Amino acid sequence: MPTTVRVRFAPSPTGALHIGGARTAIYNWAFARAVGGTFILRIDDTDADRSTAENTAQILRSLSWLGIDWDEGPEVGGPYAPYFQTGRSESYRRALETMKANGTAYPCFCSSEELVAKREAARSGDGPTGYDRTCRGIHSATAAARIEAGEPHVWRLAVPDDRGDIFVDDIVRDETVFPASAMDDFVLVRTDGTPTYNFATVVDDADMGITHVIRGDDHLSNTPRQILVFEALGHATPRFAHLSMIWGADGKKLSKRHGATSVEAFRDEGYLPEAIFNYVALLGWSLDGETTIVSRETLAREFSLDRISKNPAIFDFEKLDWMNGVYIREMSPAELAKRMLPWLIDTGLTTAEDYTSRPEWYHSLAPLIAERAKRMTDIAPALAFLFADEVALDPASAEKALASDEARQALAAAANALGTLEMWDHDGIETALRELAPGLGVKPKVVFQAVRVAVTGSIVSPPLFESLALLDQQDAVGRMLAAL
RNA sequence: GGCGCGUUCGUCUAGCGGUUAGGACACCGCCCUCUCAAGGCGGAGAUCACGGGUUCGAAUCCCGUACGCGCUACCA
Repeated sequence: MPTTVRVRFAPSPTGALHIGGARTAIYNWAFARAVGGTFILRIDDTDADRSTAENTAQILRSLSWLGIDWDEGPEVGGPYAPYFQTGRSESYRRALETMKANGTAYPCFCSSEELVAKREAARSGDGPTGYDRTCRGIHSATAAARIEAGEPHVWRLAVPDDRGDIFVDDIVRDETVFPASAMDDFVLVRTDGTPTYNFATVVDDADMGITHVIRGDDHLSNTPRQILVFEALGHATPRFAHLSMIWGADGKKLSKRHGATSVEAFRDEGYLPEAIFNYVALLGWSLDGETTIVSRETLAREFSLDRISKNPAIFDFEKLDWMNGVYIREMSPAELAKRMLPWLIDTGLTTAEDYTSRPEWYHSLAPLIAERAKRMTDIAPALAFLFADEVALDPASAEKALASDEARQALAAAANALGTLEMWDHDGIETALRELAPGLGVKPKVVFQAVRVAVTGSIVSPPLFESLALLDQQDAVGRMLAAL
């Protein structure tokens, strides 16, 4: 590649980072990493009313949580600082001067009411509905006088009369053509002097030397307008890659009704950043059509824009759950123990001090839960019995495994055998319990299930012998006697 | 209304003129097994939105139609 790649993710801080934005960020990041380019984070906060510092902070937090780092942007700085549009007004002012000077921008004095009325009228007919260019005919001296007199005005782009159809070089959709007739003289600078999105984003992309614009599909129709601005500024047009949307199961916009939408909400629901990263990356991109587990490192190495799919995707929470489980199982016991700790603490099962005092015990918890947890939120409930002094028996479980006479005899025998057991470990416990069955005339399973319910409270639990071994012997036997 | 984009198993996708249309999740069955899982094996599931072309041959190329979505703002 002749010039080095520079891409940017430019969220507007009008809300949290949601899953679609996360994917856009991931693709920009991965593309930059894969081709040795530069990834820039820019905050597009031209909408002063809806942008907040808290949203900005949350977006940065979410990106970091996902493992996305940026080469230029907030907190890290860079040669084109500031990376907030509200701090770049001088740049927009200069760009407007350039356009005034070369005749590609002109003042418009039409009121909003007039414009709305015209638009309504135009839309009832057929044909384009763009601005009718009323003010384009005003002589420059007259316009200057009106501005001097303090008349409110906006600045509009003057679409060149001789500009033919506009071709958008889109890597995802191939070349798409927008008829010149559909281009209207849109607003560049508002009455209050602030730039509109279509102006500010182009000025910044030009200033920052952006070579590839990778963003949501909703901007595709804005692209020809932006190309006109690049041209008016005398700047080369970047290449584009427009990503299709991510929808909820009903084909509608992903909303809270479907479950989590913001990255932080997914985190709170027990999803791992590597799982979210992997799942979202594969919603619209594929390595080879076969591989489903793709690490950050792999994506940063293998990502390519030409394998982005064109069609919109429906977010499948079940597949995400599966993938999250894959990542949970992949962790080493020590790693899982460390990462499940906050969840154990939050649910009041333990404290950081207890973990520090006996890390090995916590490490040995990991294998018990790893292959039966889909989300981090599944862990605390499943392990709670290991932390309590006594457990409440689930009635349905007790009915199944403790109600019969043979079950009660089995439990009594088990309590007796385990109470005097000398080797309180997995093998010792298993042997002791298995040996009871023949004498009682029942299957080993009857013994196991009775003990399981008495000790864990439920007929469904982590593996019995490991669980017992992790409990204090007298505590375990006490629970069995209590259940009789 | 105008302009643009999209359409392969329920879902995510592979496919880029000749394949029994492949994989993954979910689903079903069997195996393993101290419960639940995890894992292994197997199964069912796609007339490639529809209709016309082009071609010896089309999911793949072209043109329509339908449906969905986006833009059409002094939102981004």
